[in-house]
Formats: sequence, C-alpha cells, structure tokens
Amino acid sequence: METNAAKLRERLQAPRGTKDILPEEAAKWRAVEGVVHEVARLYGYGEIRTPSFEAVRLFKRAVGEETDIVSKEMYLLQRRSEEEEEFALRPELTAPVVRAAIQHGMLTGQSDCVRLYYASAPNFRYEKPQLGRLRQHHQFGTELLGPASPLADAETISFAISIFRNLGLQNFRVRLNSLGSKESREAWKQQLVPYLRENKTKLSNDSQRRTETNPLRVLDSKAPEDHEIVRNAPRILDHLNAADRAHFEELKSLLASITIAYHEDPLLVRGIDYYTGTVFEVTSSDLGSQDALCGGGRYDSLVEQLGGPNCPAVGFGAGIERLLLALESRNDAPLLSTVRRPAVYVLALGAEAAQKAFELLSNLHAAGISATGDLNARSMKAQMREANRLGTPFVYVIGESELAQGAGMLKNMQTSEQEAVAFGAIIEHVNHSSFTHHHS
RNA sequence: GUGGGCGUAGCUCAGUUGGUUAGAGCGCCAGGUUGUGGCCCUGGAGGUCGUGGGUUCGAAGCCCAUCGCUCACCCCA
Repeated sequence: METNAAKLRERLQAPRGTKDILPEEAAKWRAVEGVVHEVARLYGYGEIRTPSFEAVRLFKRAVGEETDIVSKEMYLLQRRSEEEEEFALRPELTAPVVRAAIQHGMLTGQSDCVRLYYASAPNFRYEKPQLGRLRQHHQFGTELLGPASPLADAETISFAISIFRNLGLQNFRVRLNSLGSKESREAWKQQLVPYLRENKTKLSNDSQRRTETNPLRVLDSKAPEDHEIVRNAPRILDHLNAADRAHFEELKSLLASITIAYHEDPLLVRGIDYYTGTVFEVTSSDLGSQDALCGGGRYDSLVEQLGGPNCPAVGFGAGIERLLLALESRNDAPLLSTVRRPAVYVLALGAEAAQKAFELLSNLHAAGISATGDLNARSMKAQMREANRLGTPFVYVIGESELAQGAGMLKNMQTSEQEAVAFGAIIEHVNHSSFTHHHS
C-alpha cells in the first residue's frame, strides 16, 4: 500500500511540456490578464473565447498543410468513427477567431470593422519542450477584421506595445517587415528561388529542402553556412509594388508618430502561410533562444479562404509564459507583486468558539471582508503563527471568556494592540481600521 | 525531430578516487510561555539519492534503459 502510493506519486505528474500554475504564479497571470483587459477596453476591443479544439481542416486551410505546426505539431483527437470530422487541439488562435467571426455573421453586417481580442487562451503544439516553449502555452492577442489601411497595422502594434509598456517590460525590440501582396511576392520569388538554386550546394540541408518546399523560410535560417547567401539574396522590400511600398512607408511613419521604435528586418519571415503584407515580431533580449514574445501581421486573404467575404485583416498573438519569464528575469515588474492576504484571522479556542468563529467568518465574507480561520482545533500558538505567516493585519480571538461576554479580542498584528470588540461590531471595526490604515 | 548537460528532504544545495546508520541551511511541526505571532533556544517529522535494470563483496557516485527538466538546433508565442 505504502510503496504503491509512492509509485503512483511518481507516475502522476503534469504532462511533459505543461505547467501547473500555483497561487503565487497565478497572481502574476491575473496581473497580466488585467492589463490586457484594460488595454482592450481603452482600444474598444471585444473579448472572444473560442473552443480549445477545432476541425483539422480549419488549420490545414488557414495555417498551411506544409507548415510544421500543422504537419507535425498538432494534437489530433481520436475519432469515434470513420464518419466523424477530424479534430485537433488548436495550435493557434487566428484561424479559430476568423472562423467564429464568419460563422456568426460578424463580417457581413454594416460595420466595416470588427475588433476582437483574447486575454489568456491556451494553445497546444507537440514540440520538444524548452524553457519558454511548452506544449500548452497561453496567448493574448487581437484580430482586427475589415480595414486594409496601415492604420489598422499600426493600431495592432500599438495595442501590443501598450500592454508591454504598462507591465514595465524592458529590453524588447519590434521587428518589422513586409511580405508584400501576392503579386509582389510572386515577382520576388521568381528571383529568389533561382538564386537559391544557384547556391544550393552551399546551403544547409534544411535550407536546400526548403528552397523547394517553402523558399521564404530559407531567409530566417540560422545555420552559419546560410548566412552569406541569405544576406545577398534578393529582398522582398526591393520588389514591393507601389501600393505595398506606400502601405509599408505609411505604417512606419504612423509608428514613429506614436514613438514606437522599430527595426526593419528584411529577413523576418513568419512560418504561417496566411500572412500577407506587414509582418512583425517583438523579441526580448532577456530570454534565451525562444525570444519571440509576440508575433503578428496582415492576413488579407484568410477570411475569404475560410469561406467569408473578401475582408482584409491584421492581428497579433503574444505568449504569456514568455512575457512572464522576461518580466521576472529583471524583477522590474511592480504590477506582478500582488500579494493577496486575508484581512482577518478568526482565532478560536474550543469547539464552541470554533462554531461561533465559523458564523462570524460567514458574516465577514458577506460584508466583503476577506477572512479565514483554523479548521483543525489547533493550539492558540499554532493559530497565531499561521495568522502571522499569512500576514493578516487583524486577529480576532474567541475563547471561553469572550464567548461569555459576547465580544472577542481584536488584535492589530502590526502594533500588537488589542481591544474587546462585540461580535456584532467586528465588521465596522475592521472596515474603519483598514480605512484609516490606507490613509495614514 | 537532432545533438549536449542535469535529476540527493517541500525549497536551495553539500556528499572527497564506489566503502558501513545520506547531510546542511531555509521551510514545516512541537516544546521553552496550560489563552497571544514575529526574534531566540531545544527537539521532531520528512529521502528506497527521478524510476527500472546491470556491473561489484559493496552503488547517490560506474554502465544501459526510461521519465522529467534544461541548452543549442529545428520551430515558434
């Protein structure tokens, strides 16, 4: 029995690449989510929550069948029958959100612009775990559906940066590029692919393969042998048509007007097929190789591809786990240190007092005062120690004599002073004391 | 998926070239104070050294496998 229990404990752990979020950590999550909700309110975005699993064909169509995310990282759910649709845990959020927007007719009405955000949505990818790369990770982000203007791109980037700034994030960098419209990109590819083929023998194995399957991805290869070739490759920015160029220039000037510093990076290519035009990434120098905090861009043809109207769109997703790592690495995120402690510890001695304490706790809770107490008939010393450990400002002591008098001793833990307070007056006293406390 | 590193108490870590009952600090519990916390003193609980095999008279330390974490690549938030 004993050894059995030990074996069970050993086996039962959170699945590889997942994490339990304990109370102390959860407080930090709440702080981040709070900032996200607040920024969304300021920008006028509406929250959307979509299912954790979706039809596999949604992701195949949107993200791209050849991408790593779809071809090898999806958690496929077991089907109950051959006839049933194939489902997978969602590996990303843009496709589901667009699907929901189309399904609920959000894009067919009068409004030419739909602003959506999510604050803490889990994503699932079967990857080899690393710090900042989990199999279940959480993102906040936006999707702005409708506008083709660079104003929308700028608003999206501004939204993301506001959150980072409000959280006190340091050492982050905005990388910006344009993949151009379909025409621009085709024109560019016609030069890029032959160029890569000419230099094929000098490229890394991965890049040789990708020259044929996904030539854009060769550009952000980190293999040293690819560096020289990539550096001299034809650049998309030189192949943008007039409209694309104007869009990109306009975006840059908009960002400058709101003092968002960015770094143009012609090698920034995102690994999801739906991106068109603007792409951007926010990276942190306080993280290791998994340094992307946020990624996003335009996806002007995705809505139509998924059966919706012709509807340009732009959005971003940001990883909460990575953001927290970056914030914690510098200890410079004051918002994160929200300690939650009860205001009152009701200390009871004896069974009768415990019953009274239970009743008083209920009254305190009903009055909106956080309070807790002992559940195990422990000694006074043990209860005092616990109150001290919890950091409650007040302890309300109920023993035999207090019961007889209908008044407990309310002790201020900071000053060590205590006074008799009638059972019925405790709420008033605590409220008053914490009020004066705040203003002193 | 490829290639490295690591895994000793709740936490942070010691543990000499394999050698007898595996240690410290912090934390936890109790006592010193029969109904008053923090500081101090004393005592206690808690580990089959991630797990399973193997080598050996003898393994926390060596070998293999496995699980987990981690670093780089890959990919990406």
